[in-house]
Amino acid sequence: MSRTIKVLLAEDQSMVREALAALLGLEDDIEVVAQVARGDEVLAAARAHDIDVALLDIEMPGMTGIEAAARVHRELPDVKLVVLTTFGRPGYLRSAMESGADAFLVKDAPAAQLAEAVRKVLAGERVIDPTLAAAALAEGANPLTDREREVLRAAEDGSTNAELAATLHLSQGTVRNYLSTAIQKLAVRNRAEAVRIAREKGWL
Amino acid sequence: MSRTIKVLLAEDQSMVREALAALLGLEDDIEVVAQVARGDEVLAAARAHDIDVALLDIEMPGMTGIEAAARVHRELPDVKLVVLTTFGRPGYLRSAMESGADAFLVKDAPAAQLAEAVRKVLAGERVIDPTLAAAALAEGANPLTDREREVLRAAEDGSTNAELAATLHLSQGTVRNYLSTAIQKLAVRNRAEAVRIAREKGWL
DNA sequence: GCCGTCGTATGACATCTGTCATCCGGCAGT
DNA sequence: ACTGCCGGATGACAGATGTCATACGACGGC
Repeated sequence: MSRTIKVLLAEDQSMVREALAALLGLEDDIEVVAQVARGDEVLAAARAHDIDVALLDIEMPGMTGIEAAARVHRELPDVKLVVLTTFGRPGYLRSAMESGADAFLVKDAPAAQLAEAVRKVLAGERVIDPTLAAAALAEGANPLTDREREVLRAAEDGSTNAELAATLHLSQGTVRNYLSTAIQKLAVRNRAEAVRIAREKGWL
Repeated sequence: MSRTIKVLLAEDQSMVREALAALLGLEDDIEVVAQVARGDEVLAAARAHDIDVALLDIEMPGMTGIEAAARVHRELPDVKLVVLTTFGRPGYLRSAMESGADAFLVKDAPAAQLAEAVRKVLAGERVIDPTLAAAALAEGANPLTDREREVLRAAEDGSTNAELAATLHLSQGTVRNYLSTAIQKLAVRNRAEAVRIAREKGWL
């Protein structure tokens, strides 16, 4: 091993972020050289520190870790990307991979896998939970169209059709049509269930 | 300081749990003597290890950290309780305090506060974020009755009135009445919003 | 050029949801 | 004893939601 592996850590909850840094700090071949709390600070920090690996939480303010991964991948293609998330949603895995991630870890995996993953991606390997990979493949692609997704997302907070129509600049009937088709595609019985299922699968 | 402070750590996500353990391990006066991943394992572990402080995440399978805190407080009144959570919901703070917690921390507070809180509670102090305390007081108590809360909780996944009636052994009309009063108490316009608001305030 | 899909829209219809008035029994305060 | 509140229920009504048929223009593939 030539020199220490330089890692950027992106995670919005400071306590968790600093704890993960402490964990990685226990490994002598790994060094956390930068920490950020927002998705939209990732790229700048990555540029500023000449890092080897970026460790990105998905759920962050400003920009998701997946979006941040895509940008880093485009701008700094040599940086390896490890995506970390609370929720093992197959759709997340799919989009993380499409964004150029090299590893996908869920936070309820054993802590040892974190340092492991960092070393493996640097060696050119990809790290993916096999169970999750199977789930992602079994589930198939997102059946929702762009508009259906938008309407579902807007409907999440309990807005009425009239409000949805206003915010999305659509007619009320159109909103109902989209929700109706989404409900049918997801094989559920109302918008609330549709939102829940789509979220669970990582389709929103 | 006579001897090291013995801590029990309860948190369901292994990566976070072990990272927090690593963080606390850096302090020489603190020792993590037990770790559990489920709320319903807390009491037994606390009994088995003669601990000084229990550090409890709220969101856990089996039993919430708040419920676990209440049990430990009843059975082992000398154990100090630190409740840790992702969500700074005023209602959580309120119920944590009612369950006998000595400290209430949100995960996006600086990591240093964790060890700090452990030492402070052992010294007999209480540790509460002042902003959150103010919010909890300003918000007033939970206006929902037991049944209203139950129905709202059951309605979260998008079940229809008929399904709710079946699972709760109520008539459909009664379900609608409870939802209607809950909707009015929360000053919102439908069940979805009611669920969202009640969750946000920590009233479910 | 034709076909399928998407985005958008309308109208009609059936069903679900939310509101309200009203009722009952039980139980806690005063 | 009286008053309120809670849990539970019914019936009636208005409005919101979900379904379906149908339509049109744009665009992509074959």
